[in-house]
Amino acid sequence: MIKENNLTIYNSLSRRKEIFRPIHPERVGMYVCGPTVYGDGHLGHARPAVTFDVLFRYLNHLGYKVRYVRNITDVGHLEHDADEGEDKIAKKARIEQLEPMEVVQHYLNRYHQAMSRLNVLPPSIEPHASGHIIEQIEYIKKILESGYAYESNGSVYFDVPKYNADHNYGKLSGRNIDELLSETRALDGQSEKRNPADFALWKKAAPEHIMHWPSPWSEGFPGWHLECSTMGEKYLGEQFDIHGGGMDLKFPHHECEIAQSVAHNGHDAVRYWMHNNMITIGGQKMGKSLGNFITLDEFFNGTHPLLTQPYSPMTIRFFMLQAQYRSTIDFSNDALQAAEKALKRMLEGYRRIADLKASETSDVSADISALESKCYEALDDDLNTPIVLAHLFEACSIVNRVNDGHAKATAEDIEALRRLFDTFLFEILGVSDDVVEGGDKSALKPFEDAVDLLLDLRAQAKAKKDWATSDAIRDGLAQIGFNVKDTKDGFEWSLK
RNA sequence: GGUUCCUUGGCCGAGUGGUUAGGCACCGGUCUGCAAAACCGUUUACAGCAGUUCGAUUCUGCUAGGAACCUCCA
Repeated sequence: MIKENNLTIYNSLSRRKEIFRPIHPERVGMYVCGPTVYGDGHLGHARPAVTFDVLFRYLNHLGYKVRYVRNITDVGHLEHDADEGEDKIAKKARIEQLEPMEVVQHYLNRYHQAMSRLNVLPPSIEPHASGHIIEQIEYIKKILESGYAYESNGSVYFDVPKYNADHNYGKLSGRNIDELLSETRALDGQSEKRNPADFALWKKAAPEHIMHWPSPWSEGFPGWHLECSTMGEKYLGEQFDIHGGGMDLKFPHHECEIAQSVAHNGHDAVRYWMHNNMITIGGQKMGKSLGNFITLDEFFNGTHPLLTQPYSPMTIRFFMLQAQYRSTIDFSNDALQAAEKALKRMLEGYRRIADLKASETSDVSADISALESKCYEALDDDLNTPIVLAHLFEACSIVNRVNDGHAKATAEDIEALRRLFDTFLFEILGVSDDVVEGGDKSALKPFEDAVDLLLDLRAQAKAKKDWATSDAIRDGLAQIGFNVKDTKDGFEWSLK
């Protein structure tokens, strides 16, 4: 059963919010451009992962059966220029004296690890471009048959001017291709391309290339844009619901995908195009080419010079959820520290639900049920996660008021509060309460007991009003790296 | 240069033609031997100019500043 919903999605193609209705009433097909695995994932990679993870989770929550495909680009993605550069994977492999697939596996493993720490669910299918060479060759053949591609010196190019005469090349990115086609006439006669705007479907491999496959045209490799069209169609069909990715992929990547699909099938493949905005640093896009990126591991460890401290994966996730996915987020330590504290406050509020005492009467039940529908409204409004969080903070405030005896809540209210957090914070927004990560904790038990023992001694000293001893223990522990706080019933401690 | 978009209080970040976003920080208070933590409460706003309007932060135009894409990028 699909939950009744009014989910609207901002469609980059129409440039407006549209009500979401999938092609098949109970199923959703969704494709998101994944990473090119030739380096460690950075903050920019986390944005689409988290954004579409929330969408994936919400669609599942609504009862849709979702097939979520996120590809791995491990071939065909060139440096500098789409047609003349060097394959990114192959270049990295040569530098590091590794097999290309060894490079891919290495960074893929690290990517998966980072995603898992961010509590990003694995997609339903994670296809590799290199595993779909045959499909891509077949795809090219059909485009050649349709007349929108040509072979040149062992390579195959997409004929953009011809395609544009029949269809609209540029409708997604909103650029006028006519100008581009006439203005940028090729100056050098060397090019294999008939027009500079044409893009490669298949590239003949230069002798030094180490990644290449046989094809009817040459020993070579597929163009970058092709894998998404091919694998999207293979796993989701000629037409599917959602295609996501970073805004920087709109042109040329997604524009080329549209052209390929239309040339291949005669119609568009994608119903809703979604694009997450960029993460900036000092107002500028964080990216590989600018060299101003901070990797996810650096965030988790606090090892980058720009970071004043490490940030937990959940802090990073929360930081992103505090902004709507179509706006840029500017990185700063201040913003991350604020997010860290906000997350802590939220989780404290949730934990406190367990301490609430139920009353016979209630003066919050109306507020709580209103919050639930408001959270749905916010999600339905193109995934407005900051609003969802604002409502959940209101829920925290209710919890605290009840806890302080300023308001009364029934057992049902308390259950409803718990459900609110369980559903929206944990299930849909994918925040995790599990702050302690990995490792075997049993070895730490004796040390934990030792700290407890010291604090028991301190409690005894306090009972005797022996403040000198009490403070000596607390200050000593503080110096070693523990936070000690006194509570109503005793004490709590944590590592700084 | 072309295309698209942005400019909200000390910081981050929603939103709306007239009614409290939310978080962080600050300040005041409660609690505490002190401190920390926690909780409660309060303050600060819509880049500038002009127009439409009974009324604009919200619509229109101009100016200034900034960004993304136009080459690989999430």
